[in-house]
Amino acid sequence: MSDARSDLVPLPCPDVATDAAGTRRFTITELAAEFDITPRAIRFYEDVGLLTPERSGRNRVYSVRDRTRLKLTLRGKRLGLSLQEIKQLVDMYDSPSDTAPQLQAFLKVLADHREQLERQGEDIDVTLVEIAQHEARCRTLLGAGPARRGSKTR
Amino acid sequence: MSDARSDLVPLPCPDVATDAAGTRRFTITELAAEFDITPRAIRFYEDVGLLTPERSGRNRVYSVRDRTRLKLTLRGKRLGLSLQEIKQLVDMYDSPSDTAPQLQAFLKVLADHREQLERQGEDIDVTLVEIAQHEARCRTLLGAGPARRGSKTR
DNA sequence: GGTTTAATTGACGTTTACGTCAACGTCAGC
DNA sequence: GCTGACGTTGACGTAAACGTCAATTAAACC
Repeated sequence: MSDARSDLVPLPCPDVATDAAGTRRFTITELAAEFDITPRAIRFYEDVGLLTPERSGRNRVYSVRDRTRLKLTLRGKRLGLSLQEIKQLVDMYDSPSDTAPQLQAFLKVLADHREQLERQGEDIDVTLVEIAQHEARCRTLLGAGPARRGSKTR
Repeated sequence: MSDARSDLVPLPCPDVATDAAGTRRFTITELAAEFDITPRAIRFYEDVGLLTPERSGRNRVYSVRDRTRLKLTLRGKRLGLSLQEIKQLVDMYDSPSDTAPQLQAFLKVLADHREQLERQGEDIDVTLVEIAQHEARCRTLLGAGPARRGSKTR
């Protein structure tokens, strides 16, 4: 598990999967291991329309684009979005709209999403403050508490 | 719907529900309206153990404490927590632990939670940057686009 | 005293996001 | 030629978080 925190596509070492043109490809278990999810989940994201891997015979072959969409999907999940919401966003992200109404609609979606994220940010800040308060209280109680063993006052 | 954004308990106007001692009480529909959720949801939170209203005969009567826990619950939901996670936190929040092991455990939970929130904050920041980029691109396209009507360049 | 109106308790249904088999294909290595 | 390891398609199961009835009850108004 490389933790998948970076944006870098794993470097093309000797025997790494690429297609004829040399573009990086991924198997389902590669992606599963990299992002610490199950192949089942990845196939499910395909059912939902979030991923559209090519096929090599029966087997799925994922491109860098698929990998990016998967990463966006997982980030969306961490933010509490539903897969449908994620799909709406991700689809707009990489299928460039061109007509004015399309662009207007996109802007609307982006604005809504931003508003939600900002509100969520506020929730986080408030909660972090509360947590800090609780932690301080705990430590006070522990300090004033019973015979403290090995207490490094620091 | 007062939107329930403030921490203030609605002021005790003439005919507002209080108990004998004058402490503020709420009905289920009051809370439902205030937080824009259904009574069904509120009862469900009770099933889960998040709320423990008193009873006036058959009817539920909610205290300020219940209202606070409900608000925390909804904030937790906005942050993508499960009701179980929320319960774990909220229970620790207002049932003061006293023994050292309890406090240690509490600190652990708080640390975990804080870590998650910080990571989530990072996700939000990254996403907000991306949204800003997409918005900029959209506006560029709209500006360079077709015969723009009533375009206030600003 | 009849009727809205708000609240209650079941009980079953629903959506989301997968988990968990089962049964089969397929290719590498021994 | 057989065995794993990895991959596939169904198909069914499940946990969470309510929604949606139905059947009562109880208080409140006229």
